Amino acid sequence: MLLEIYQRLLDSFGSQEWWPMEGGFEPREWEVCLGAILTQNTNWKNVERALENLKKAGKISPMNILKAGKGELEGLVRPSGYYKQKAVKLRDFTDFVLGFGGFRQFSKKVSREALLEVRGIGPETADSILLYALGRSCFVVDAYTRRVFSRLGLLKDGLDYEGIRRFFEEKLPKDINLYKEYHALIVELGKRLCRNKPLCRECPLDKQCKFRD
DNA sequence: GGCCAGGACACCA
DNA sequence: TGGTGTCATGGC
Repeated sequence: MLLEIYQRLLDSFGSQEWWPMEGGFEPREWEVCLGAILTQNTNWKNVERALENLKKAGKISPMNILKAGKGELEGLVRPSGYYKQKAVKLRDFTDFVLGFGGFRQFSKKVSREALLEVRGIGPETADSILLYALGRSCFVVDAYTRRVFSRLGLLKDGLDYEGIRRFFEEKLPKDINLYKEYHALIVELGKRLCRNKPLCRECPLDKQCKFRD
């Protein structure tokens, strides 16, 4: 069932290609981590502006994020919203990464549990970093995932984040690229849906939705 | 002018 | 454990 839904979404929307690994700051994975934090409850367009600001100011590397003044960092990430909180989060996360001795070591050694200990990194952000930046097989659950799959009647009521994550990970083959694409497709579908309305007629999942109008 | 976006966290009962 | 307020910019 989950694979069938995946195929429908892929056929309708095409490959989303989130975080292509070409171009951008090197290592590319570092920028992915920053984006995962900056995108919290925020439109992606605004995140791109913040990342662009960091690049232009030469403040995107781990060392330079730590060197940047508080006000300066806040100003650079301002377009992504919650800029005071996010400036702190970027600093704390950078500090955490450098504690491993550098990004490469962090990338090899960090555990999901350790990542969740960092202030400002919740389950979704941790899994986004693990999946999209570090290539680990963690399925990312977000508000859209809950909304869409609850409406499809596939998620039991009251399932928490871990419960929903297990649901997907147990029913899908452990395939990094499948996880990456699936989450991106769910977000794309979610963006097209109205918050409190049934799935629309144009929705590729229309026939499966128990709330079909 | 209101609603929402690729959440996390503190606080309360 | 579950509900609610807070943080904030920019697009539509």
